[in-house]
Amino acid sequence: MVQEEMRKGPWTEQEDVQLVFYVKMFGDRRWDFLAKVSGLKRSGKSCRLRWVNYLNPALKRGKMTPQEELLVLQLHSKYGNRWSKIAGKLPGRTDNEIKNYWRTHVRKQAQDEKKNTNKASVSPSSSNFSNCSSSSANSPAEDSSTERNDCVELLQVAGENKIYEGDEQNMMVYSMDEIWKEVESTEEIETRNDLPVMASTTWDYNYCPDSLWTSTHDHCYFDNHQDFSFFTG
DNA sequence: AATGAATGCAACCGCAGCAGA
DNA sequence: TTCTGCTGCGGTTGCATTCAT
Repeated sequence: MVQEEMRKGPWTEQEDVQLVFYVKMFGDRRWDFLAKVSGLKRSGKSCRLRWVNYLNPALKRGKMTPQEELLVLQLHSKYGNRWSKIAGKLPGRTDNEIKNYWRTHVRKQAQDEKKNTNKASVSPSSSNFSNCSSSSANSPAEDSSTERNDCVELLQVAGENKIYEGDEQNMMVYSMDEIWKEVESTEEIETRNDLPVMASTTWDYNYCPDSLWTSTHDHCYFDNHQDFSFFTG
């Protein structure tokens, strides 16, 4: 049998239109089937990826908001590199997007940190902030039953880019800079010890109840508000 | 204005888990 | 129970754009 040559690389607008049409017709399952019936010279895998990461109308476009950034931080400390899990808590964001975001920003942060370290030989990481992470023995993948047992309150004031932690007497406030430094320092530890990223138990996730969020991987798409006319011009 | 570096993002690859035959 | 195909996930790569010099 002659295997039909599969297309690779960037998708054309025409391919997008075609894929959207067939997903609308058959749903976003059975990607191999979809790839075949659509006539696209793409693998089912490729079609799925294109849909999930780009064409899905439920997706949010544009920069991450500070709230989202904070949430990613918190969730990463909880789940580690479980991007799909994290994406599930961020409606309209894909695992790929979050993964890219994380890599970019952690890398940037690491570079900034390096610069700072070169300037000042004294490490700033002796803050009480790093205490809480280094004292944590939980891995990000630790089961959630223990995750919520910490007797700390974790609140986020919208738009303020700070985490408020602790009880009324011992309230601590962390800026995003501190958070990033913490992330960076934990990553260094990970690199050195070949251990998973230590979850800061105090970064528990509890200001956004799960019920408020719907997974981007849930089977829901094409609500009536979607308008694809721009595809067809 | 040119060009090299840095950054952001889309897409691919390989693997694991799951479901159905 | 085993096999096979499909789906989803995480890691990685490569290209396009933006920025700095």
